[in-house]
Amino acid sequence: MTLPGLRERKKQRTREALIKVALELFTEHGYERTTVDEIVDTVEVSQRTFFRYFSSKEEVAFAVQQMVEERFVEALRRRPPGEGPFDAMRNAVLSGWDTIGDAITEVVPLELYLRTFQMIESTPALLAVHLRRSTEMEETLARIIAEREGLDVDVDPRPRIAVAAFSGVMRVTGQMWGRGTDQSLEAIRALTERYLDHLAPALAPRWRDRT
Amino acid sequence: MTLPGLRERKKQRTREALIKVALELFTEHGYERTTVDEIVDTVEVSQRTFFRYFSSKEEVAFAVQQMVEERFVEALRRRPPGEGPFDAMRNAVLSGWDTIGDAITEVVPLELYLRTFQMIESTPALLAVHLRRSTEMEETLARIIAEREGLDVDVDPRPRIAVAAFSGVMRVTGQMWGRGTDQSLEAIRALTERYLDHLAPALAPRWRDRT
DNA sequence: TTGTCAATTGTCAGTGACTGTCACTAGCCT
DNA sequence: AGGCTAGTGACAGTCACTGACAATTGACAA
Repeated sequence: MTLPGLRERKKQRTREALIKVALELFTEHGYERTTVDEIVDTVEVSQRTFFRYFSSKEEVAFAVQQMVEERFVEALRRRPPGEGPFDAMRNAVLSGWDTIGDAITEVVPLELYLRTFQMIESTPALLAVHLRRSTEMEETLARIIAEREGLDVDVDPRPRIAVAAFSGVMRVTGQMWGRGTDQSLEAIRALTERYLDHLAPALAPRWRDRT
Repeated sequence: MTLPGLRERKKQRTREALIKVALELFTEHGYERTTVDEIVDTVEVSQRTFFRYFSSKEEVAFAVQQMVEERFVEALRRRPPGEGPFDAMRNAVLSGWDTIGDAITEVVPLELYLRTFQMIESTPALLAVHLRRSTEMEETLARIIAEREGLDVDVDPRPRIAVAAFSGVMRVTGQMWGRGTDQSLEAIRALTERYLDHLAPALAPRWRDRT
């Protein structure tokens, strides 16, 4: 296992430069008003090269997000088998928020990532892609849960249902965080905890009995 | 209240022709492989006219879906106030499936609609838009629920959370229906009922105790 | 019935995302 | 050093979509 050659390092630098410049332009001028040409002119590569690294203009907007998601999946895989499905997902998310900051900073400033996330939530075209990506992750999560519980995901619908409900709440969390004023990592962590606690009571037949 | 003039009727016919031809071409050759030019050539209008009726190629794919959703929202509004939030949504959906068939048939054959739905689920670009549209509807639903319960949707997160969980399950239902073999209205109704029944138990701390 | 107005449509020219092709450059490896 | 090949750039083309303006055609009053 030698360190990667010059060629490989060059590729990595080009890729990171494209991501960084793209996110800066997107968050500064807006996604739709930024053209791919502007990005590649700044980085000084051809448009063709951009599309060799990213299959679409949308994809580059999710490059960092992608990393965060992979981390969450790993965290879920590592939860002790004793935990029930819902607790495992909940704890995976909550423990994830604690360490995610450092991992992001290695690629782009944390603040740029947070602004990117808000941009995604507020740009219809990106929001759509974000949601589709989420459902793809749900499939992964459902399979992990099914495996933990020793179930067949194609027979027992409960893993998918639990994951769908869980993800729905997580999505609302992200939405509310984006709309709020406190745009910090701590804020999103607190919201996550609070909203997940509300889920079970929200399904009760009547709400008026207790708050 | 006079009947609409010739001009209005012509517009309606053009619109319906565009929808019908588009859905037929989409389901037959695939969404991506169908160009807007093919659609407008068949209907014999200019491309510019197409984009005056539909803001994008995607939008025409959701024209019928749009109608179905409006119906569901109306059904929810009509649920008796005595029902709890979850029961109201559940019953609105289930009662909706019973009458939706006729409403669809007035625009396109039911079978074409069902095939369109599957095409949406299996075409990434359309699935993304579908999911975004769903979240827009969730906002509407949350407001209705909040109103029914006398809550402020901006203060109490429970309406959004309940709707998010409910919608998550509905989405999985649609997905599973699309993948299955029984592509009938009855099948989707049965799945809906079955999956919603699974939601509350799926959130229980442990699953092994009971099925 | 006819002429005028306004709504609707078509034509045309352009932009921007994305793709296939092919020549060229530059690490890599012997 | 020199051949091999991964990666890049240049170029031409497709397709979704938009603005501007001209042409057409219902609607409606004189």
